[in-house]
Amino acid sequence: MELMIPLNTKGPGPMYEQIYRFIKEEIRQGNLTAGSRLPSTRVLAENLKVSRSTTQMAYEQLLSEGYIDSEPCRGYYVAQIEELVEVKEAPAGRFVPEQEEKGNGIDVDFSPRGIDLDRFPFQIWRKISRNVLVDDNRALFLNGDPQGEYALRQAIGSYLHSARGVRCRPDQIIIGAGSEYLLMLLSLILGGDRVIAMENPTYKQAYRVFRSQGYQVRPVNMDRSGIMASELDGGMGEGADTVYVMPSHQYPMGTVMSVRRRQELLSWACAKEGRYLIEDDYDSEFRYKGKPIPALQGMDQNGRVIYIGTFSKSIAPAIRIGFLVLPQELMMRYREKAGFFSSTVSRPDQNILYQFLTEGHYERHLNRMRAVYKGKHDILLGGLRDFEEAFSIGGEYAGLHVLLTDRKGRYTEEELEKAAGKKGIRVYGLSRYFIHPEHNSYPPTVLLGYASLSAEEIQRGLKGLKEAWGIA
Amino acid sequence: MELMIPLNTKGPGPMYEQIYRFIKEEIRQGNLTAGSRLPSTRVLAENLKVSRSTTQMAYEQLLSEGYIDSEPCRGYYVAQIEELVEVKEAPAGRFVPEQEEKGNGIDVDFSPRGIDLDRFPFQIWRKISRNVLVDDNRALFLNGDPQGEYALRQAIGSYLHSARGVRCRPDQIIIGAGSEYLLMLLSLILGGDRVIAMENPTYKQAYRVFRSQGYQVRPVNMDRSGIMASELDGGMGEGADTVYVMPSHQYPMGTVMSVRRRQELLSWACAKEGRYLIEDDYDSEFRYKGKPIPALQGMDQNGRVIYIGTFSKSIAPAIRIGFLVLPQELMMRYREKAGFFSSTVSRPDQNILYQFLTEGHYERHLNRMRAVYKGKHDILLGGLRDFEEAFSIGGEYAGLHVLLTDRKGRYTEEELEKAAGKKGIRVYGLSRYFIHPEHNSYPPTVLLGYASLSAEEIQRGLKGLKEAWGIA
DNA sequence: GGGTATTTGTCCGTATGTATG
DNA sequence: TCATACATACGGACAAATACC
Repeated sequence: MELMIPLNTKGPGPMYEQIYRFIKEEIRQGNLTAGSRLPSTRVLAENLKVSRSTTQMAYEQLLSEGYIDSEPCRGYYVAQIEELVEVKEAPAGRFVPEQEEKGNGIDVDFSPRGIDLDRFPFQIWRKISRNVLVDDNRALFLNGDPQGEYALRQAIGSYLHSARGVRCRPDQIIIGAGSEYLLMLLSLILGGDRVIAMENPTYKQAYRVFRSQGYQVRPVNMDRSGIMASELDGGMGEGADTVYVMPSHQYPMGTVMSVRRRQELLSWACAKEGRYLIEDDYDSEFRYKGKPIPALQGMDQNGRVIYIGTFSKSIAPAIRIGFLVLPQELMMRYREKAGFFSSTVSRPDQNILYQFLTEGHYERHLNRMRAVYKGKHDILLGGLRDFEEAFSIGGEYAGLHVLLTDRKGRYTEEELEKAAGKKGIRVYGLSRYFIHPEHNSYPPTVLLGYASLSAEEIQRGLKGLKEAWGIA
Repeated sequence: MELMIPLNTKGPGPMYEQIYRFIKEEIRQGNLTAGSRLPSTRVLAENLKVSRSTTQMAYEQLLSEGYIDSEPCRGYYVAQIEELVEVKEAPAGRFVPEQEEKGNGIDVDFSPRGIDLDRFPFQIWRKISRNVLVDDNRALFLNGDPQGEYALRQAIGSYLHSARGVRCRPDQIIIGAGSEYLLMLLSLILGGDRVIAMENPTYKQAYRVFRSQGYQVRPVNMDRSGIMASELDGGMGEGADTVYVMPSHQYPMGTVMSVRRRQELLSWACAKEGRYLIEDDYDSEFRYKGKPIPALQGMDQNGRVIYIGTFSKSIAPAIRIGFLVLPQELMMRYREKAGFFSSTVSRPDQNILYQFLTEGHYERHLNRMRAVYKGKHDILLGGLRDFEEAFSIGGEYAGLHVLLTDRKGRYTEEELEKAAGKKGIRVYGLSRYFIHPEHNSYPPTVLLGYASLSAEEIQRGLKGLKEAWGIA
């Protein structure tokens, strides 16, 4: 494939943009068909007598707009724009997990819980896992530290420090099998009959855990800056002694809690003995706009913040590894009340993760995924421009989903879901995230998760939604 | 390395200077160690949402002051600044688990919790684990069934049926990370303010879990046939509605519960609504004498028995996989109260175990280990013949430890432990397994576990004990 | 068929031009 | 004129996939 691209050093726009425009048109007009390979950046640069980074910038632009796909070490390929539904073949042979297929004629599922596993570094994971199991390290199969392997806690601690501004020593960290288990454990540690204030709507699994542990829960309203801290004294949250929040990207609202609100929360927590803030940082890795705000835990000077995180979003939900960072004060309570619990994460798994972290694979993977999700995010947001007259868009600054709110109230939430469903598109009504769905006073709103979808699927989904909701 | 730098557009000084100051401090305080790589200018710029030249200016400043070195095409690295800060040594080479060595001059440790890993089929485990991870089975990294993979539950169910006489369908099985977690989950399911009768002495971890969940615990005495079922009505166990027992090999007493006693328990359970028996079958795989007695669960016609088992003894404690078998009646309660909990066992791990079971490796391994433990058991029992005049032997029909009781009361338990300790031998006094150690009315008794010891170690240990306790 | 050379996307530091006070 | 911030363009180093011997 030799491309004849007219380049003008002083032409309209910079060189990389000329290249980008040219190729984009070629694809749109069908001169470059889906699946065909573009010249490599080097070859093209050579032909055009420009630097490689020039061609590269052009390709990156095309990539982020979904016109082409990149396959590392192989080449760039023209993407399948507008294309019929490809049949997803079942994972054959080995163990076949069930209920994996999309049922009910759903073609595009905008699930806010999905993640993209296409770029998961299976190779590396496999290699590490093999290495961990070699040199028959017997100790690896004996009982380990109940808090989790010390070295792993060290690695997590240093990551949290640099990436999230969390300040802790490894012995404040407790490794456990997933956030639900960790919240359960935390309930044991906090003990007693706590009254927990939660954002409303919120992450329902957390709500269920607290309820199952006999805690009272007070739903507290949110505004654009996050939870209404004022309601903790003399409002909906009256009487609460603990607050569960997701400051970096609230689920499901997508709100990023303002710095001011964070400080209000912290001073609330310090005002009375025994108050705690639980910071669930499930989603902090992905951000698209605005400056990063360090974790609440890092702003806290008085040991009132309990930090909880997992690798479910950033690596994979199935690896089931999360961690709790307890303030020093609670460590004694932990040792007393739950220190005897054996770790819930297998030791070989902890070691695999340890290697993954310390050898820099995690960082590389995060960088890659950030780029991937940014790309999908941009495609989605781009496509949603057509919706803007009828719908307002929310939560788009971070995370892996956005919210669409019916501006004119033409449809109810249920109608939005149903109409989409008839076109084979699945969207998720906001009501289901309310502690008491009947108290949902928001205008009709649905969630659109895009992490697990390809660029084509996103575009196909948006097209379906347009038809479903009658958008020109 | 991703850095969380608090940036303020209107803050003190220009942005590049804020970045420069922050990194300088991180280096000075040793949070960034010499030789570690800084994020590239591109990545940092992306994270902080500033232009690349801004980060570059910060780096140039650091460079000119000697805090960092630049390596073209590779990155910026923290320079070796004045050795004021102690060098945090990176965990070198492989991951080395700590505190693995036996401390305190202990030569032979008769730990009743040990197992023999020398024969663990590392090769096979590694091979399976590699196979599970190949053909990049993406589904394996997505969320799985909260109860655990169906196929694994099938395999466990069929093993339990044939080996233990347990009758259940796969959907009554819940996979979880270790017995402590499962007991915690079970407490959630049973709910309320239960009163639990436990054998005394008992498995203390279980006791702690029940206590931590707010249950009342009633210690019930045992005789040679097991727990005194009669005491459940009008004795120590009065008022209990749940009984936790280890019929196949009680820990720590080693008692095998008689069939008659089992039937008494079952009829107690049936006598009143809401009563349950929890059968912990942690140890059932190893038996040296007498006919195998099927699990309580198998004798139960009325769905009163909750069965709990793990692979900690039979495979390895660190793999952290156990299971709960619930009676049909409780499954509804499970779904309602805890059905939303994600599984605590990673999906790849579940699949590895699945292969291990269904390909017959587990059975082969069990057979091998039975022979191995039988051998050690016989060596120990043989050596203990010399002790018979002074000590009576108990619990030797099953499991991986035996009990030695001082016939003549020449020593207290503590003296036995200490005298042994002086010879470099570690034995475990019975008192520590009592819910209230001061209520221990048994004659001085110690536990001798032999699973993790070699034949030579056992013999060396026995020789030491003879000297320590003055046995001819 | 197993080692080696080549190709390729991706990462990187660097250099220079431009806009705005 | 200078400090700050941003945009464009350059070419080297690297690991993984592929092609070749």
